Amino acid sequence: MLSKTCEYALRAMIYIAQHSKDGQMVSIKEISEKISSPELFVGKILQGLSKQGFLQSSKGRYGGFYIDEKDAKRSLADIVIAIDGDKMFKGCGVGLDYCSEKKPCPIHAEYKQARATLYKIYKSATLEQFKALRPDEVIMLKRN
Amino acid sequence: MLSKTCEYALRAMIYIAQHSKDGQMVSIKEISEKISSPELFVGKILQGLSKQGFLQSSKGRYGGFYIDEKDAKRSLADIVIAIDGDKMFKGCGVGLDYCSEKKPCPIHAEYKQARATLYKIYKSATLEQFKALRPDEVIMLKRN
DNA sequence: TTTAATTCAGATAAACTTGTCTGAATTAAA
DNA sequence: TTTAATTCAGACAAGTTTATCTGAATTAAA
Repeated sequence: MLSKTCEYALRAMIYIAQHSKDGQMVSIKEISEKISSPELFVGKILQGLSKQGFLQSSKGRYGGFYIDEKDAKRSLADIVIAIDGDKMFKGCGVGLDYCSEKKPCPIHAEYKQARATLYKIYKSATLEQFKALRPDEVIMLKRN
Repeated sequence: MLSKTCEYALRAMIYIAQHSKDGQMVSIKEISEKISSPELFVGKILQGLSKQGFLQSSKGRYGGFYIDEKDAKRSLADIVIAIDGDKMFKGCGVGLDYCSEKKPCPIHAEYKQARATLYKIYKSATLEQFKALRPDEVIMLKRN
C-alpha cells in the first residue's frame, strides 16, 4: 500500500524523532545505517520533507536532521500524503471512475468505511508515539 | 492500493462476467473498448488469468473469453491476489519488518484489524454480484 | 480448402519508481 | 584560514511496471 519511498520516509522520520535530543543533529549516514536503507536515496527523501517543513536540517560539519517537539506531533498520515499522495485514502475499491454514492459498486459502502478507518489510524498516529515507547517496546527499524 | 494491472483485470473480468450469456464469447477488442483500456495489455492480463483458471478462453474466429456460472462465483480477493499478491492484506502499516504481536508498532492492532476488514470485503464480493445489478444500478466500466 | 478473425507467446519499448554519482555550498573545528 | 564533514541540487542509471509489436497457432465460416 505504501510505496517503498514512503516506507523509507516513515522509518527515517521515526529514527530521527527518537534521536533528536537537545539540539543534536542526526546525519543521513547514521540514519541510513540504522534503518538499513540506501543513504543517498533517503537523503533525497529527507531533503524533500525538510523543504515541506516536516523536519529541520542544517548543512556543514556536524550538520544533519532534527525533529523538534512540535514537528514530532505531525501525524503519519501527513507524511504519507506528502509522499504518496492521498490515493490510498481515496477512490473506488475496484478502481471504477464512475462509482459514486448514486451509482455505488457492490463494495462501495463497506470499502468507503474501511478507507476512512485506515485514514483515521494514520491520522491519529504521531512520531511522538514512537519516542514514548518503553525500552521493552522499542521496535527494530532495520531490515534483516 | 490496487496496481493498474489489477484494476484492468477486475474491470475486464466484470465486463466479461456481465456479457457471458449462453456460450457467447467476448473478444479482447470489445472488452478493451468497453472498459477503455489498452487492448494488447488487457489481452496479456486475461491470458494469465485464463491459465490460472479464472475464466475460459477459445482461440480462432469468433473466439474470445467467457466466464461461466461457477467462475462468476470467484471473489475479487482471489483475482487481486492472483495479480498483486497478498501484500495489500499483509504486513505492518508503517513498513516495519520487525513489527509483531510481541513488539507491536503503535498502530499494529488497529491496522491489523483494518487490513482484515479490507480482506473480508474483497473476499465476499463476487463477479456474480456485478451481473445481478438492476438496470438503474449498472456501473460504467469505462474511464472518461 | 481458403480466408478472416481471433487468442497466444515471446520480444521489445516506454514510463515510472527507486537508487547512484558528482560537484557545489555550507559549516564547525582545528 | 584551512580542512573535513556534512546537506543540497541536478543529472544519471538501474529496476519495475505498464504497454506495444510481431508473428505463430487456432478456429469458424465462406
